[in-house]
Amino acid sequence: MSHDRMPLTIAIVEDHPVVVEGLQRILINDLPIRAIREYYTGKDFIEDVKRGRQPIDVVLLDITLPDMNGIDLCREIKVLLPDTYILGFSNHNDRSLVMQLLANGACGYILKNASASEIITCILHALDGQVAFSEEIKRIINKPSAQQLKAIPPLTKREKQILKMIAEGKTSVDIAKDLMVSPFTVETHRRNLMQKMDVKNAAALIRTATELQLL
Amino acid sequence: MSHDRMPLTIAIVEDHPVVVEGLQRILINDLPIRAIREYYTGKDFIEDVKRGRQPIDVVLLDITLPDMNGIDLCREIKVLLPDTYILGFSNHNDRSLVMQLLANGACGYILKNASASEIITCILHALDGQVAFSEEIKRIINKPSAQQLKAIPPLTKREKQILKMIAEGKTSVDIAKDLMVSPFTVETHRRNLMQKMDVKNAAALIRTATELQLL
DNA sequence: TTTCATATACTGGAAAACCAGTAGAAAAAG
DNA sequence: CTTTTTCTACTGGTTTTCCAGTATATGAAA
Repeated sequence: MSHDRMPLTIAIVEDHPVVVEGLQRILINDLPIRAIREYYTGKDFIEDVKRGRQPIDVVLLDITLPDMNGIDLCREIKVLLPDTYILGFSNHNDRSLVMQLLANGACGYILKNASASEIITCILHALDGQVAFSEEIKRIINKPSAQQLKAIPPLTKREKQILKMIAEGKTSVDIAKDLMVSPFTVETHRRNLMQKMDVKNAAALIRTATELQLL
Repeated sequence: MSHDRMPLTIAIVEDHPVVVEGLQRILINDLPIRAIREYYTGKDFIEDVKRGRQPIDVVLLDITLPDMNGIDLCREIKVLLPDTYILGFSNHNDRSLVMQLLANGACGYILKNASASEIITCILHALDGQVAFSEEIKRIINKPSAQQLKAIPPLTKREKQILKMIAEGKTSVDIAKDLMVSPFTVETHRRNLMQKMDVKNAAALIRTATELQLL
């Protein structure tokens, strides 16, 4: 699709005025802009959206806002404006945060250290329906940390099976019935799982297992 | 970066011969190919990688393999070949599956219904360090299902706080001490959380909360 | 000001999990 | 064939969670 397009309406949800100023200048210089709307809080933005003003093409969304976190806001925006492209725009370079934002409806993420041209390129990619990341985020996503990959202890086949059933909310008695073993056996497997994951209870076990993509 | 590049080595991990045949033809027609290696199981692929043959530029990875699931394989490949680009190549169009593959080191995903040109474009994007999806996957990622967005029950501020602490593995007594309230209060919050999420225990609560990106 | 939602706290009890230990059979690996 | 790993199962006990109910104070919304 051509990059010539109708003038854009872009919303900036960001609580640092100097950042807003800089973004405005970059956007105006390099994109066909109809309007740029600035919001310092999530609440302000949501209220404005609910007033039903003209559509927003792109939202540049900080993760850290004074009144709510950007991930919750992202999900809420996506409900209200399903066709709007949301790009994270933040200092946070934590991989799981980026993935969380994507999981909540964003289609890209730009670190605040990105150059003007990177920012514009990401917005254009987003408008083309691409998933759009600034360069450093691409590197972060393509190379999961060594710690993240190595931290996974080896689980036996039976342990994995029991882990999944625990995550489904089944009690040890339930699991014992399903697998036709003694509840004592299930309890031993649970204990072994908790030792391998270095946790003390089922809640932490499931949290850790989910983080390690074992479920 | 130019798309003229050194001849590529591409691995196809796929158990349907007709799919492998079709992929081969597409790749040979449109890319500078040094070698195409075919594997029908994850184990075959891992063994070959461990023999230390020449590097692989791109892996096209089915999710459903006879001997293991593609997500586990993806993670294992990424440990062994950190600089190789892995693209999912599957019939599964479930959004969470795509996100899981990305979380495990893949840099893209192609549905099997993609055209030849889409496949080539994705591979070229991946080689450029882009996150690369075929068109339908882009649509799926950009529009989380209404069900997925709406299913999240509203949690109060205190509930969210207690949910996080439960996920950290803290007992109700621990949480009560930290928040300077009665353990009975924490127990009531837990019960309310479980009712809202329609679960019966902490393991299922944490699993569900993670799926809903509340943690 | 009133109503509703949230947060707090308790009773009495049962169920489940966690703890630390021990131990043997079967399967897998060397 | 031997050794190691996995899976199985139990004892005795404590801690924690889950259950269903009730109730009041405070804050927020109408």
